[in-house]
Amino acid sequence: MDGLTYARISHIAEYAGQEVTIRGWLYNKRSSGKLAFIIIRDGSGFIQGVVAKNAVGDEMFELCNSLTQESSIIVTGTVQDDPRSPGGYELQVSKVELVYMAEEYPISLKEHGVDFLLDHRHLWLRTPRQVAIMRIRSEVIKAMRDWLDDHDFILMDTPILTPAACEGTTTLFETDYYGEKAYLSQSGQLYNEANAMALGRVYCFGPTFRAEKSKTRRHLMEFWMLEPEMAYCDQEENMQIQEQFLAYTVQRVLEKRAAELKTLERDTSKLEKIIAPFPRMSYDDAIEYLKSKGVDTYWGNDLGATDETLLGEIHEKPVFITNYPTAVKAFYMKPDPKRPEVVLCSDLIGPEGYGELIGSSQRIDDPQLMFQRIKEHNLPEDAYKWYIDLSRYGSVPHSGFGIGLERTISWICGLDHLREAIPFPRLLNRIYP
RNA sequence: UCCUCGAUAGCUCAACGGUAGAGCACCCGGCUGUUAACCGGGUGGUUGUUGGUUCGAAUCCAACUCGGGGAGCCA
Repeated sequence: MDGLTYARISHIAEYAGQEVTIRGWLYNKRSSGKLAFIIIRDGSGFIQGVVAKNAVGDEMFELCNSLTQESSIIVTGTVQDDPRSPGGYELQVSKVELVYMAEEYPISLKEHGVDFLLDHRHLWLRTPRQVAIMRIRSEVIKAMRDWLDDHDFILMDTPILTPAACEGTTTLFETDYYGEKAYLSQSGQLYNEANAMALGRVYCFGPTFRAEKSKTRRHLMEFWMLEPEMAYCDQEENMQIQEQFLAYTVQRVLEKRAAELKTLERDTSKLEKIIAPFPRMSYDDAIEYLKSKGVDTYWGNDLGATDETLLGEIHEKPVFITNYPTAVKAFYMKPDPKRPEVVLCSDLIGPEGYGELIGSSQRIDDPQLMFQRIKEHNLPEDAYKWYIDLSRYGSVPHSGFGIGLERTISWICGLDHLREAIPFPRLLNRIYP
């Protein structure tokens, strides 16, 4: 290719002193009469190109001055280390080739409002902050999957189109399935239990859908959830797996995405403390603690968002809140044999006000009780026949958990809203772009 | 569904009953080390919609539309 060496900006240090060609876009430019600074981005990073008029000639210098924000350009130059440059390197430009002159770009480099940015999410994604978040998102997913794959879990995805609700029909997106009603999955868990009985340790990872009218920084209508499920596993082992798994994920991001965390100005000292084991607190103690803090609550009341924030502030690590009242939890959770009014479950509450990151429980393994619970919850028996079968044919103690990807990313990145943690957030009454 | 805040130039905001303005973006000019560069000039508005109060409404009132934050519920 014309003897040119194409370089990715993320690997620019490997080309110090050499002439390379970068293919990207103009992020920003500054210029004086005879010297222009063009900041080039190529998706992998940002680098400043220095264009001297007497080095490139009048015509090319004029081109640089006329470039609009986000114009696509191919830039050739010599890589030089320079302490004045944020990335440590800059490019002494010898040639700039215009691929396409961009129209006036809507997103200037000044501040913008949320509504405007969300309407331009397709362009907002190009900015350094969003790029950093997306790179961390990718690393979080890879770290989570690596940990599970290294611990004998098998990826076994569950359907998105489902005939009935996992936990009730009030918050489901309904769609038409050849004349029958179908629903977008709100959890892969029940199918995951079938998978676990087949493969032992499994996980599913995919989008889930909740048609809740929730309009808060902690909610998306479409979010990604990773749900491991383990046969022959009780709730104690379940929690140990969660803390190992999550601590590994956080430490992996600290190790591999330090530059991105710096871009986000994340206080990484808080993340460095996220190592197993995590503190635990029973629901009973949580209620007493909340009362002592002046919260108007009582035993049997579910924990609300402000309750979770208070509980999450006690420790610097995520905290397990264990053994909630049976009445406030899902039908499939196994009651504590010594104390049936509570279930063998835990919610993992993140620190710094990030709320519930993980919901988990040991599942009912007794077919009689399962049948009874389904009737109590007025769930359609026909639709759940296959699920009841799981406890009829070789039932075993089994447990699992679901972790919200965007909430985890939000916490690791220190975001103040989930909408930045996913490329195209689906929010209440907002499905564009 | 409820509570609460908001809507003025392409963007971020000011003007709070009396001539709609600034910064940025954009256009023109200047500048050889800029870091959201800077300096000078210029273009740019039916103040979300409808109605009301008033001599006069961006400003006060009502309804509606759209959006932000939160509650409930959840990950």
